[in-house]
Amino acid sequence: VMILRSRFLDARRKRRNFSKQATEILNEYFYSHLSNPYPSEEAKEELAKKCSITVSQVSNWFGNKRIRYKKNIGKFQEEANLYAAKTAVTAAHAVAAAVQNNQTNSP
Amino acid sequence: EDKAPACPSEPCPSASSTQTFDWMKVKRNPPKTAKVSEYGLLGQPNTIRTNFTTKQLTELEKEFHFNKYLTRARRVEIAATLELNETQVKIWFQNRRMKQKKREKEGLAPAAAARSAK
DNA sequence: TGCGCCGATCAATCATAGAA
DNA sequence: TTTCTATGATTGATCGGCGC
Repeated sequence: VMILRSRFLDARRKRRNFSKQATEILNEYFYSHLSNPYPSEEAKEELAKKCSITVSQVSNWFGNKRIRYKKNIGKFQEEANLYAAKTAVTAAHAVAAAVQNNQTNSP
Repeated sequence: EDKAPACPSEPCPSASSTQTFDWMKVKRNPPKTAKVSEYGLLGQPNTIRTNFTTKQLTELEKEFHFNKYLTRARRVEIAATLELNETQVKIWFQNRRMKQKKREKEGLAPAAAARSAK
């Protein structure tokens, strides 16, 4: 099955991991909003700026994070506890900042 | 916005410190790209992602550069030529347009950022 | 009531970076 | 160096909402 998987040497070849600080910021947001880790467009732009990455990369990160998290919650338990404690203090800030981003939540 | 206590549908059976929220339970229905035949009875239809061939992608790409939007007639024609469902062709164009928009956005942002950063 | 589109997201997979 | 795992990106397809 040689298959033409070659796929034009996708751009994803030369992948770069995000900086430790960036990952730290993204994880803090993710775990401090674990009940609904879906940042608004505005929040994504803010995160992108803070992390020095693009909005698309922020979207990709949350997309991957959500899927992988729910795929194996246990594997992220330790990480979850770590950030839960770390962000507990800043939780108030996050909520306050999120207030301006009224999302749509209907069962 | 997300700290409402009454939102979670369930308390979570055995979580050491975090609970299971609704977004963690979300499940997408399998693709309807199924072709009932081929498998007669069971044998899972096409519950998997279709892998377009290079030829199909090349043709779709060529058509896209000609027209960003498809007419019903053109869609039928292309679907037949490439042996794809009309829906698959429709979806491909839809995704392709979004990809295009994304590229334009990503393509201008750096320029603006570089300009302001200078 | 139905269809196509948009924007966001899912989910599976690709290919690489990094740990072991 | 080789093997296995973590992770960013890609993409066919789904979901909810909107307009016609």
